Amino acid sequence: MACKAELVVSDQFPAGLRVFVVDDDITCLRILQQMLRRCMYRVTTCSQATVALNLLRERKGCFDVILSDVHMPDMDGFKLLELVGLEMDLPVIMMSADGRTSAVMRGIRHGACDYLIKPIREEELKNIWQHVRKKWNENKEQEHSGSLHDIDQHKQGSDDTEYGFSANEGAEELLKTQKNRRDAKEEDNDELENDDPSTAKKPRVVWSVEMNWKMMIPVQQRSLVLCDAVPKRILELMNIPGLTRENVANHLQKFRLYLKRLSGVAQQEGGFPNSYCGPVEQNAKAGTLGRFDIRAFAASGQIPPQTLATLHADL
DNA sequence: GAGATAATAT
DNA sequence: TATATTATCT
Repeated sequence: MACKAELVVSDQFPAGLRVFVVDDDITCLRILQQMLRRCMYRVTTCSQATVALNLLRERKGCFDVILSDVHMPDMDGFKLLELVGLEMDLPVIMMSADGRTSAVMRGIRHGACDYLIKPIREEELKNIWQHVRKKWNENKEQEHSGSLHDIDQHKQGSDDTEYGFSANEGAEELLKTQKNRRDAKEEDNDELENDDPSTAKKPRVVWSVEMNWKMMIPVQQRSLVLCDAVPKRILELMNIPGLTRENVANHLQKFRLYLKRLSGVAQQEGGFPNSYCGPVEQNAKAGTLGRFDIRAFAASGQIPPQTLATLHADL
């Protein structure tokens, strides 16, 4: 019953992205629908979480991304998020008027890939396609019964859909590929001392937004339970194939640098992110990471401008 | 400037 | 010795 996957990524923008929106507020739903349509997305709306869940179960593979409100009468948005995460491989973006960091982190902890604070601007919706991707797990030839993947390496219809997953690994390449589809005139010259095939080249790790989020989760929770937001542990919790402890450590370093910079600019703002905590921190009372945001950090990289520059509603 | 790798520190 | 943190290189 699952419908045929039809997502086709044109060379410019993923028009036609199938977005499933869940919100008990009809007005809100309408507005979102309009905005999403203006973004050229295909929109399906639903005002009841329970119904939404059924619909999703019934039509696996019919949507590319889910946009769900947090507060709903029949079912908590987090519950929906949880179930979706459990049963299907779809990116879920939470929406709420509650922009407190704790609320956002809660969403992320539950597995949301992004968190939009209402009112939501169209610009923010334009970028949700970036959350659409194949799961990180490099499914190595292992066909799991049950759910079938969809948005895959198929380029039906339209022209160039450069979805080449050659050797996978990064998987994050997807985004990159789309962006840098500039001429690939690489013949290259110069001495290319190929190493032996056995020692494959070093795939450069691209820290996607999701990965940043994932890294932040343990970092945040450090204040709650586990007291070891260290590279090794974080790596385990992130559970991303191929990622190494070094990768995490290095990224953590960058993150700290980023925070340092931030603190410098924002003259000891009331609350300051002491959450990433290096070694034993005396004031281990994190929890309130004032107003730093991972999005800005993550966004400072590959992903375009306003991608997730959404959380700035804290003021 | 991001990420890898080498150098130190614990 | 292993892992964390910092410095340097690509």
